[in-house]
Amino acid sequence: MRAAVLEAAITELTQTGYAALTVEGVARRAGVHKTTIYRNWKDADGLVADALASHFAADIPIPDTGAVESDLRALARSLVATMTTRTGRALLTTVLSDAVRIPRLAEVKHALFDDRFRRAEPVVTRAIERGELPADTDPAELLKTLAAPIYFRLVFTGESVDEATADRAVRVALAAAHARALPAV
Amino acid sequence: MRAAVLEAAITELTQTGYAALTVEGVARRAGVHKTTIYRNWKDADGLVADALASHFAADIPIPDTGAVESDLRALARSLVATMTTRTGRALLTTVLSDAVRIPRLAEVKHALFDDRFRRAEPVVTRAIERGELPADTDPAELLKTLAAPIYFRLVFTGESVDEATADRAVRVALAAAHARALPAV
Amino acid sequence: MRAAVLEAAITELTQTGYAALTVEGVARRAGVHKTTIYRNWKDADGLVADALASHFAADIPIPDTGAVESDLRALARSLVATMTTRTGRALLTTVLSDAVRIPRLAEVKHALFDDRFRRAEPVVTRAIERGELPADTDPAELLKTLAAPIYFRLVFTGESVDEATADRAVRVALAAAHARALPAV
Amino acid sequence: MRAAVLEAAITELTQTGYAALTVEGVARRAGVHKTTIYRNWKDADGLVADALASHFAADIPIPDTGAVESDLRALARSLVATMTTRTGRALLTTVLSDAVRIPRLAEVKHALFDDRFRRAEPVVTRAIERGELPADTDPAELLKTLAAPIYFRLVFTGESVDEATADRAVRVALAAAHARALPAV
DNA sequence: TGGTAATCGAGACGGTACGTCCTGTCTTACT
DNA sequence: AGTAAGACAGGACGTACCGTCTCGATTACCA
Repeated sequence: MRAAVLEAAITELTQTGYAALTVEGVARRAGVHKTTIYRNWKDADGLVADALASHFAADIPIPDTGAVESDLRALARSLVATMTTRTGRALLTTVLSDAVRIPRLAEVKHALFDDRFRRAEPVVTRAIERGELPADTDPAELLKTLAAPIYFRLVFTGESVDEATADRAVRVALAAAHARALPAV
Repeated sequence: MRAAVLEAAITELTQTGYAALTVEGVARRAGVHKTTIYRNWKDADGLVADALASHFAADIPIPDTGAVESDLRALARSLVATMTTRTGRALLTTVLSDAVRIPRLAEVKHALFDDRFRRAEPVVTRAIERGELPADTDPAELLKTLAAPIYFRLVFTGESVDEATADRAVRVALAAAHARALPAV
Repeated sequence: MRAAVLEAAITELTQTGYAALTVEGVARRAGVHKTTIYRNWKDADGLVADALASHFAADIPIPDTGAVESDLRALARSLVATMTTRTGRALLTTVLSDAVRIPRLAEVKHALFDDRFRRAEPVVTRAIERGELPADTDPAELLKTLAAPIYFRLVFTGESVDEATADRAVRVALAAAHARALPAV
Repeated sequence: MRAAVLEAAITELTQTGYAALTVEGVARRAGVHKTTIYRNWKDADGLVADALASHFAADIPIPDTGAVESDLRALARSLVATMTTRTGRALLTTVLSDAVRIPRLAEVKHALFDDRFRRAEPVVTRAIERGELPADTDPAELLKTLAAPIYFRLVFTGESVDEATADRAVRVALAAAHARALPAV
C-alpha cells in the first residue's frame, strides 16, 4: 500500500506538478482511501517528501577512474542524466517551490543535494593526493562550482542541458581550481 | 487600486509563500474586492507575475569602472544585495516554483534573468575591446558563470551569501574566461 | 427606449421566468445599458411591474348581449384566451410568485385582477335588472365564482383549460347564484 | 442534520420568501456548511421541494360525519386552517411561484393538490351512495369546485379567508352539484 | 448660434451568492 | 488493528449579477 501511494505521488508530481497535487488525487490514483494517506502522513508535503526521498534513494556511484577530469566528467554527466528526466525536473521544481517553509521538503533537499556532494568529495581529495589539484583546494567548493552552472541552466535559463554542458562545467571548475593557486586576476 | 493589489501580493508572497497565496487573501489585504482582482488579472498566477515584474522593474545599474574585475564585482554584489532581502528570497523561490507550467511566470523569469544578462553584456564586450579578456569570450557565457554560483547557493544550499561570495564568483568567472583561451586541462 | 426595455422584459419573462430574470439580461436584449434601466426603474421588480402593466393595459371588452349566460360566457372565454397565451402564463406565475412582498407587483395584480372584475360588474347588475338573477345577487361574488375554477385549473392543477372549461364555469356560477335564493341545502 | 436544514428552509421561506432564499442563508441558519446541503440536494429548488413536502406531509383527516354537507364543511375548514397560517401562505406562494419551470416544485404541487383531492373523494362517493348527490356526480369535479374559491381568494384577491368563506364554498359546490342534474340554465 | 442640461453607453467597483473542489477530522462497518 | 467508505465544517475557487458610481459623447433645448 505504502509503495502504491508513493508511486502515485510521484506520478501526480510529474504530471500535474507540486502546486496542483492533491491528497485526494493521489488516493484515487493509488486506489486507496484518503484517510489511509492521512493516517500515514501528516500532510501532502510529508507525503511528497517521502515519495521523493524514496524515489531518489538509489545512490549515485562515485567514479574513480584515476584522473580528476574524467571523474568530474562522470559526476557531472550523471547529474545531468538524473535531472533531465521528467521526474528529475519534477523533483527540482518541487524542492525549489517552497522548501524554505516546509521542513520536510528542506530535509529532502538537503539529502538529495548536500549529501550527494559530500559523498563525492573523495573524488577531489584523491586528485589532490595525486597532485592533480593544488593542495589547498576546497573539495566542497570545487564540487559546487561544478554543479552550479548545470543547475543554473536547468532552473533559470531554459537552455538545453546535455553532456556538452556537463563537460563545459568540468572545464570551468578545473580552471577555477587551478586559478585559486595563482595571484588574483 | 492596481498598485495596492500588487503591493499586497508581494507582501503575501513574502509572508505566506506562493503556494499559500490566495486571491481572497490578497484582496483582503489590499482592501479591494475579489472580483476587482479577477477583472484585472486572469489568475492568481497572472497577478503574481505582474507583482514580481513590477517589483523588480527597477533597472539594475550597469557599471562601467574601466576595469572588468571591478565591473563584474559591482554586478555580482548588486545581485547579492537584491536577492538576500526577505522579499528577494521569497520572490526568487516564487519565480522558480513552477515556471515550467505557468507561462506568465516563465515570462517573468525570462525578464528577470535573461534580459538582465543581456543588459550587462556591454561590461564584457568593453573588457574585450580593452584587451582584458580573450577576443573569443562569449559574454553571455561569462555572465552565467558569474551568476551561477550565487544563485546556486541562494537556492540549493542554505549557505549564507554575502559580498565574499560575490567576489569569489568573480574570480571563478575570470579564471574560466582566461582558461578558455588555453588548451583544455 | 422605454418601449424596447419593456418589451425585452416581457420576452425575458416568458422565456426565462421571473426568478431568472436579470436586469443585465433585459438590458442586453433591449440593446441598452444597465444603468439606463436603473435610471428609469428602481428595481427589476419595478421594471417587471411596469412591463406587465403596459402589456396587459389593453382593456378587455365588457360584453352586453342582452342575456346573462352569453355575457358571462364571453367574459369567461376572454379570460381563458388571455391566460392561455405564453405571456398570460408568465404574467400569472410572476404575479403569484412574490406579490405579497413586492408592492409594485401587488399593485399590478390588483390592477389586472380586481379592477377587471369591477369593470365587469355591470354584466351582473344588468341581469338583475332584467330579472334573470335574484335581486340580492352580489355581483362581485358571482364574478369570483365564475373566475375561480378557471384560475384554479390554470394555476394549481395542470389540466388543460379551454372554452369548455369556461362554459362549465358559467354553469356553476349561475347555479350558485340561483341557489343563493333557495334555502341552504 | 437533514431535519435542521429542512426546518431552516421553511423558516427562510416564510421570512424572506422563495425568491430571496439562498442556500448559504439556509446553511447559516441550520448551523451547517453549504457543501452539506449540496451533498444532499441538487438545488435550492430540490431543497425547497423537500422542505415543503415534509412540512405538509401530515395527512389531513378525511371526515365521515354521515352527511355530505358537514363532511364538505370539515374539508373546507381544514383547508382554510392550513393555508391561513403565515407559513401556509408562504408555502402556498412558493409552490405557485414557478412550478412550471421547476419540475421538483411541480411534483410537490401535484402531491399537495391532486393527491389531497384524491384522498377526499370517498366523501363524495359515500354521499352518492347515500343518495345525497346525483349518481353521475364527478367527485373530483365537485371537490375542485369546493376548493377553487378558497384558493382563489387566498392567492389572487387579498380578501380575508375564514370559516365563513369555507361554508360559502360548500354551498356553491353543492348547488353546482345539484344543478348538474337539471337542464342547463 | 453657442452654451447648458439631460440622457445615454461604457465600464469599474464593493458586494452577495453561486456551485465546485479540496482539506483534514470524524464515525461506522468490514475483514 | 488497519482499512474503505463517506459525512462533515471549513476555506477558496472563479463566475454572474447586483446596485452605485464616474466618465465622456451625443443630443436637444433655450438664451
